[in-house]
Amino acid sequence: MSLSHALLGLLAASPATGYDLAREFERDFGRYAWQAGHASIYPELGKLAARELVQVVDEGPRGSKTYDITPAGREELRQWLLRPPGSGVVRNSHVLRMFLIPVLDEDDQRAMLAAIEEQATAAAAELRVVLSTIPPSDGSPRSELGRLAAEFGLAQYEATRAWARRTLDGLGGSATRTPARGPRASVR
Amino acid sequence: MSLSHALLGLLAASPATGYDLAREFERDFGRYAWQAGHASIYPELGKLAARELVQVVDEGPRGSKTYDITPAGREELRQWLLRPPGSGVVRNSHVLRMFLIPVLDEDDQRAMLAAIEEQATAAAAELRVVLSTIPPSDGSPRSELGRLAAEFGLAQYEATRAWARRTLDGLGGSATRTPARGPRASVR
DNA sequence: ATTTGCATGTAATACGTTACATGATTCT
DNA sequence: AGAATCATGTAACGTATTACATGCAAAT
Repeated sequence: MSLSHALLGLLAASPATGYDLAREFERDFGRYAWQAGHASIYPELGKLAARELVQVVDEGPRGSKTYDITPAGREELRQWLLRPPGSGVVRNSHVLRMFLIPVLDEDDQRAMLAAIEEQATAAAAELRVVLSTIPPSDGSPRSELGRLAAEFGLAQYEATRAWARRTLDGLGGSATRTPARGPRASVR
Repeated sequence: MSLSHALLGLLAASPATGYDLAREFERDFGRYAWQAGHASIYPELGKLAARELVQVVDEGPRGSKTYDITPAGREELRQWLLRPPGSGVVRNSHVLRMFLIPVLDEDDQRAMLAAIEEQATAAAAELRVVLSTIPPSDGSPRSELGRLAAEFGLAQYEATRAWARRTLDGLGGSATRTPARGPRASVR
């Protein structure tokens, strides 16, 4: 279960409230790596605190609790990160959609690939803007986290964009050219 | 919930038993797109059959049931694929690990990035072999599914490899050079 | 004064994983 | 004969999502 490690990782970068963490999961972090809603975060923080991997270091205005990682938590996180990956959880509905493109007829395939290319291009452009606002290396692990995430995301979007383009080109130029395969119905 | 769509997609490519589908989820499909075990697949096939999106088209030797997608299922799948993505489930423990690299000290970062580069290189090489065994376009949607998956995976691994290399270079060449940041302990 | 954002929590339901359980067929 | 693989299923447990529920603080 990786939610606990995602939380430990974010807290290792800097202390935060459950609310702060929930917002991180809505940004780049949740967009590429791990999603979670506040309804799983709060109970999980409680469990991590019970295991003494995190602790409450401050209580603020609206009953807010700021958590920080403990040395034990940092060690647990380090072990998990350095442990050779092997099997991990992978569940990505966007990628799933891409993989299923061949079951559509050619017009639909073209439409989907064009949409993917467009989105990947837009997302990459957006990330370039994000990256330009982060100082190249200000040393804080929290900004490093964001920068690494953005750089990785950019690389993935670029790769996706190029793949969509290539696949689209492989289908032939227009909706009327290059049937290349019999009509869908005849395939099965 | 995307498991149902993953099943519809695989069945749209060709009819299969629950067992067959479970094996697909252990291969490339589960490696990049969506994981599922047989214990979720069998009940889900039952539900899809009840909604008449799939149907049993053959019963074989060991009480095996071969499922196929129905026209209604195909339409549901098409709608899901063409619907503009917006929000989707993303949960990838490998990517999570990459995002958390900055919380490690520099030696650990280097070790992790080197391991990622190595694995991405090995995985890309493996996929190139897989791709060379698939005929460029034999027309069957099932083999197209596999080819697209492999091509996408290859693009992602290449991007990951390059990103790991760049990030590693950005840290400085060796374990003894370019501290660039104060010791971990002083950061917080 | 009202709206927006901060901030936390629980309950019901749905979904997924692991373990348990069974048995037929094929290969060696 | 025995092992490996095919093939399906359920039960218990753990995890996640959605909806419900509350209230303070800051901004307009």
